[in-house]
Amino acid sequence: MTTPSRPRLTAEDWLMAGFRALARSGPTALKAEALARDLGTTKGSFYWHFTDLPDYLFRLIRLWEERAFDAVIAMLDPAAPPRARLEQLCMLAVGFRDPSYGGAALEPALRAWALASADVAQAVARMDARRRAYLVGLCREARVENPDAPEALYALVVGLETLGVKDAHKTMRLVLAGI
Amino acid sequence: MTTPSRPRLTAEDWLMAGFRALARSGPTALKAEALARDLGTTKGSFYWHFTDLPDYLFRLIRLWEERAFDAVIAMLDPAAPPRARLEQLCMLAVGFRDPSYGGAALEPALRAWALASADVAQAVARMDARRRAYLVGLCREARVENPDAPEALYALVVGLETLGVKDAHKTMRLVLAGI
DNA sequence: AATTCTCCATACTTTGGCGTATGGTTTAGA
DNA sequence: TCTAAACCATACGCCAAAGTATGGAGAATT
Repeated sequence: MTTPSRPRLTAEDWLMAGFRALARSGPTALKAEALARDLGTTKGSFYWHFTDLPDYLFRLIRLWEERAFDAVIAMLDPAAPPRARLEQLCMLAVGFRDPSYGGAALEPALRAWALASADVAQAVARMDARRRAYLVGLCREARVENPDAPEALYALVVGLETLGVKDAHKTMRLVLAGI
Repeated sequence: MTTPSRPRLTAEDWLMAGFRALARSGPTALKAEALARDLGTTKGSFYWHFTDLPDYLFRLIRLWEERAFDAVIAMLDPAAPPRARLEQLCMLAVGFRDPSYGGAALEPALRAWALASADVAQAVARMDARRRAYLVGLCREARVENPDAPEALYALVVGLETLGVKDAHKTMRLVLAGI
């Protein structure tokens, strides 16, 4: 399923499988044996790479926290004017989905997970704060005067991905035109 | 904790406790013994009112599906002009939270639960369809021309409640002004 | 007052998934 | 080739929570 000829796995393979499972079936799918079935192996490998399940989950959150922000920001054109960069960011946020991370359903699943785990809740809160701060700065640069605009844009993105809207670009454009 | 002198419980008491637990701790909190502790009783009562856990969960979803739509619509002023009714609905949607149902966190928890249960996913999808249909009709009546406006409003509401934004009215107003 | 029905408590069995122990197999290096 | 390390498979003990069986306490009916 993963690599036909070489079933040797690394810790990152397990973590990526975790993201996929999370996106597909929610946090209840983050179990050692279920993930092992997905990867075509057994628990033995899991407990080799990770001391226990909390360790695995912790590293899963940390990996998301390290990458989910920069991965999108890095795709922005730094030469573009602020307003263009703002619109570009919004479009990316509702469109960009690295399938290896589980696609569009990952973040809703993460927020779902946050309901049951304080650690995850804090990680999500940190990520929200980072993104909001960046959005506020970008809106200021782009001379978007209304102080509620960043919150509106962010909430819209979160809502669109929570609902799993297919062509969210059009919806995004409508709101962008209004602020 | 619930009723000091008369600890006799009804099925609805159990269901309401389920909504509260769902909103507070997510779908993983929907366990017979945990709910029993919340209500100051034991599993014996649970398995008297419900045949098993799937039965309980099914009735929980059904109760939500029966009430979550009408409860909001009933608060609208039927005499108000369409545009006013539209704005009223949006404000209600981000503000109205019946605490007996678990407050603002219930719907995010339900969507979280939908990731793990096909039944819940279908119920949420039906609810989304109903609401969207109503929104589309209301937008048409209110002469809101842009066909993406209903989707934008709905996604914004979902995003605001997913993020748990405190004073979402201001954000809502900003977007309403732009469409 | 006696009986029946409704509702709850307790003890038990069962199951799923975690974590451990231990041995086997592959790979890298000397 | 031999050895050691890295990696995985299997079998087991353990615990939390589901579901069951059975009895008991109150309320309602006669």
